[in-house]
Amino acid sequence: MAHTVRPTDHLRTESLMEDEFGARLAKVERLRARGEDPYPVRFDRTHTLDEVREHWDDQIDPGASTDDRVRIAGRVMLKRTQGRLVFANVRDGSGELQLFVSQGELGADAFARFGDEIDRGDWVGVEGKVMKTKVGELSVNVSSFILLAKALRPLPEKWHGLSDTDTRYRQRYVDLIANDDARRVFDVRFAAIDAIRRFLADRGFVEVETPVLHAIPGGAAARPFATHHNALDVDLYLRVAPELYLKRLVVGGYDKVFELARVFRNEGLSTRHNPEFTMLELYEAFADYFDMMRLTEELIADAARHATGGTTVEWDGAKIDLTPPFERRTMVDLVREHAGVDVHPSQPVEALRAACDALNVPWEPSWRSGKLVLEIYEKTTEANILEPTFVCDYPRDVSPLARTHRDDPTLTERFELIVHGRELANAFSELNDPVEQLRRFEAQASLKQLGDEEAHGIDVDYVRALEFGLPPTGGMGLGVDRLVMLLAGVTSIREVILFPHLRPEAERS
RNA sequence: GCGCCCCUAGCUCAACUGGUUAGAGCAUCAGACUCUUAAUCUGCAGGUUCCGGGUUCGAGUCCCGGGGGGCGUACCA
Repeated sequence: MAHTVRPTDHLRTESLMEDEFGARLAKVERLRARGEDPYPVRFDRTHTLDEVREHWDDQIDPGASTDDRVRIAGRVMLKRTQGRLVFANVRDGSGELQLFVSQGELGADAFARFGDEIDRGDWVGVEGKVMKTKVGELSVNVSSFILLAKALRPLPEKWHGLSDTDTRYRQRYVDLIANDDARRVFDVRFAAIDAIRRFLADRGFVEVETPVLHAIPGGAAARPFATHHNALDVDLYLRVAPELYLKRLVVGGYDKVFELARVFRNEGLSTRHNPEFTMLELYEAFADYFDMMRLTEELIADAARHATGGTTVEWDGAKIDLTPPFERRTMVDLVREHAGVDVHPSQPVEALRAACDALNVPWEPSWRSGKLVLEIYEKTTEANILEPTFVCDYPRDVSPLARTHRDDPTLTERFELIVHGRELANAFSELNDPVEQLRRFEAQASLKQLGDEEAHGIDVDYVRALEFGLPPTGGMGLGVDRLVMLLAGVTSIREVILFPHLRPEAERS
């Protein structure tokens, strides 16, 4: 790869070649001709840019200089030339700082090289004394500099940034350089995830890793991505949920486990769906779904505080209060309130079909009572739940992994957390009776035979694990991307995923 | 999958109902300027108007097909 003068690049246009790209490439060659390396191997810095600011900002008067020398490095974000003086703003991972570059300090030769050869976008390392300009801007008075990496492509417009969504998602690196808000959103994401890890570690949870390649996709009703293992000659599936493996670990004696799991679902894309997304799943032995409610609301509030500084967020034009406790309502109550009908999975199928017809909710002949109730809830009620609400007690026949409700055999001890009409989390008192679990799997399998592609298959090893005894256990799954959307105040999941799924970029020869 | 909308210079945007040679700012390039903050000023250059067809005396603009994207919808425990 030595001395690739004109890198193959189908995105580059002739004009760019002649203008920015070519001009910058020429500068690289100029450096090489002088025996300098335009891509040196390393640079010793004494401070990050924020460390310089923290240490010196309130120590220097405007127009004054110190004798303190620092070596700093960063990307040139702006450059303002003023005769024999150049102001440049550089940025590193910690922050931004101004470079004060004068011919007097640098000497005529080096000063001319800085002006000619350092472009906006380049990485530079500099050494100099910490000072403040007459108007009080903390700066480093550059006495020597070195190009650390040449940027051949120009940065987007300095004021308007980059707004083309296609480019922002495909070339996220440019988005992150050019758009402060993109960085802010991902800072929220990383802070929230960090908070979740600490929160759970503080409560004795162990972070574990379970397989991504599954022989039997289970734990959620979703279409999987299929793949193939050549050496074993078996079909495998990317996981749609880590649930069944995590509960195997509880059987094995890890009584508080969690996984921040990338999961994959082969379904449509939307502002709330990406084919791969991040799910937090946790399991706690000896707990039930009421314990999961307390844990979930505290975990979300804690993540909100760490990522945003508070527990109220503004999202899609609404103020949302994430301060615990969240409301707890049953599904049938909420349907009564929003749709004005009394439905319950104990009612006969015919009555529930009539209720569907009255509410204009389409139904299918194969649906049983529980599915009909769920459908009525989803079509009439869910989108209207605005305040954070635990929607409790889902029908049994749509919840194959949840324990039957202690007071009602047609329901399960399951809740979903709904915020502003969107599902954030799903949890239950886990079904730990192996005989009943097998019956539920068999019911799912018959649905699958009737053509329901999302129904569970029978995972006999999972049943075997239950036969060794799963203690009473509460489990919860939370859509991390959706939580981040809420905390960051963005309405598209693509804004919170660094590299969201897009169609492959067209090749052009 | 379906519906609506969008795609113009490296970036951000213009171009009346179809009418000269598609404009501007930033960036680049050449020049002036030693305290700027999106620095300022002067000048040059920069275009396959996403791609391919069609209608027309004439297409960035209208029509057809394709590509990419956005939003909505469907699917999605």
